[in-house]
Amino acid sequence: MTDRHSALTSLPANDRKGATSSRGATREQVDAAIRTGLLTGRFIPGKAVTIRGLATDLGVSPMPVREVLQRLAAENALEVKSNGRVQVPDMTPDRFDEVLKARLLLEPELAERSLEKLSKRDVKMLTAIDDEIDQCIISGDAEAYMRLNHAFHFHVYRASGSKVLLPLIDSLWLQFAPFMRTVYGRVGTAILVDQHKEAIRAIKQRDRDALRDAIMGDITDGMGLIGKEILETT
Amino acid sequence: MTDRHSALTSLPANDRKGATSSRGATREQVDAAIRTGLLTGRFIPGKAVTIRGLATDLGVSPMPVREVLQRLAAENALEVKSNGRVQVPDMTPDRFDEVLKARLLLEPELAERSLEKLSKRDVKMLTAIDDEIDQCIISGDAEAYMRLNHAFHFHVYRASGSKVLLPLIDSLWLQFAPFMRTVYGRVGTAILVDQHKEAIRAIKQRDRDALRDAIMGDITDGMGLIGKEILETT
DNA sequence: CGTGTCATTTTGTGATCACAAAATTCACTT
DNA sequence: AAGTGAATTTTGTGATCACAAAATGACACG
Repeated sequence: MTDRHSALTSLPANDRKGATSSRGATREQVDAAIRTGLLTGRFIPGKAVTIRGLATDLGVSPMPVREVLQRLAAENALEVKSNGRVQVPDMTPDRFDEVLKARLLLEPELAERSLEKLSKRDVKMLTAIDDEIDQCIISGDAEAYMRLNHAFHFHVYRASGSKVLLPLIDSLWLQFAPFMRTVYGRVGTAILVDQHKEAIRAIKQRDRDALRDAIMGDITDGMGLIGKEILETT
Repeated sequence: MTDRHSALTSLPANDRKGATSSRGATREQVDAAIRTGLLTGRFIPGKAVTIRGLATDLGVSPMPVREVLQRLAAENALEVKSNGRVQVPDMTPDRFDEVLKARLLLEPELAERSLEKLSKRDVKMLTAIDDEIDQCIISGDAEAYMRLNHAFHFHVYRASGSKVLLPLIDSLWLQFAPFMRTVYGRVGTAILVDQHKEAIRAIKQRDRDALRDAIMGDITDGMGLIGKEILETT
């Protein structure tokens, strides 16, 4: 068996001709692979992550993995323990509370900044994503749900062209995503509710306050209700 | 001549016995060295930073420097260009605006969270730091001013025990510090004003709103007034 | 004197190695 | 059979190497 411990599809294999072989291409691919792995919940909190393991999983040398792990550790998406071991951080009530607070402070602000930049084409795109999300909730596909929910929010946020707030929010998502995945694993996706439709309407009407409210509502719907009690009953 | 391009004191030389030789000790030292270098403005925005250069400056192999540079790039303290070259990002009006906004959102919040944890001993420490700051303003020592101003704010923030908001704020400081250094280089430190004394008073009186106001005032005093016009007149 | 071209040097990247610390396995004792 | 010790494997770290891309400098030509 060549498969190691867990889930990460091998890299595009660097197969035939070129692809985009520029400076640091391998590192970028490794970064993207691990990052989406974290955002879709394919890494379990508390579980150790080894450099050589990921390297062989992805079919590359340990070198780019080392650098990517450092990057993700700097974003608090991973935790380097004193022994040098790297793992997905465990969620604690305090951490959860802070992430929730930070999201509520930053995301509405960035959404508002995106508002003027969002075109009709973006609205169409967001509607399409939201439709897919609804299907995922019905079908119970947690991983696809997480991927699409991320796509929805960041399609809005990216429109702002932000170089400061966006990376901060990026860091936050990387921190809570693995935990949320375990939540969905327990309670299922049926209970999920969001305010994406309210957000889309607010964007259409160019209503800043309505957009802020929708984003804040969406965050509290997604995190505020569920997470707390899970953490407390563990 | 062994000295390379610029300012970074060689590492404690790994001199006599041990110090704290644990896992990743070298990397931590390199990280601390570059980080404080950025926070005190010893790196000039736009100036390229080379791995081998820093490595020889610090007397270590390129290896730990590579990892640290990736970490700092992940925090947006450094910028990796498409050629792979690493440099201190240039400040732009947009970036400046975003950093200011983010600081105003996050720092008062974390200060408030720190309030209950701050003891009389902390107040004494903060007062001592603020006294030193006043001297720096008079003597015009910009580098010491930046170091102490950072020490003041983060002594407050660290008391909160935050694991989420604190790293975000850390990232923000790393982003604007190198630029502010160039500002002080132009206009001097005489014009500097802060609201540290108001903050200390608020801490003493356990006044949450007053502390928020002091922190916000301090931020706008330090950044809001100066930075904008500098950027626009360039 | 400016400009484009070519050779040289520098730089980042990925890979591999050697080593020590840590974790794991396993045999042995009680 | 359970606990304990040593032996073995795994892992992170720092260093070095080879290579290609990029930057730098020299130099010839207009």
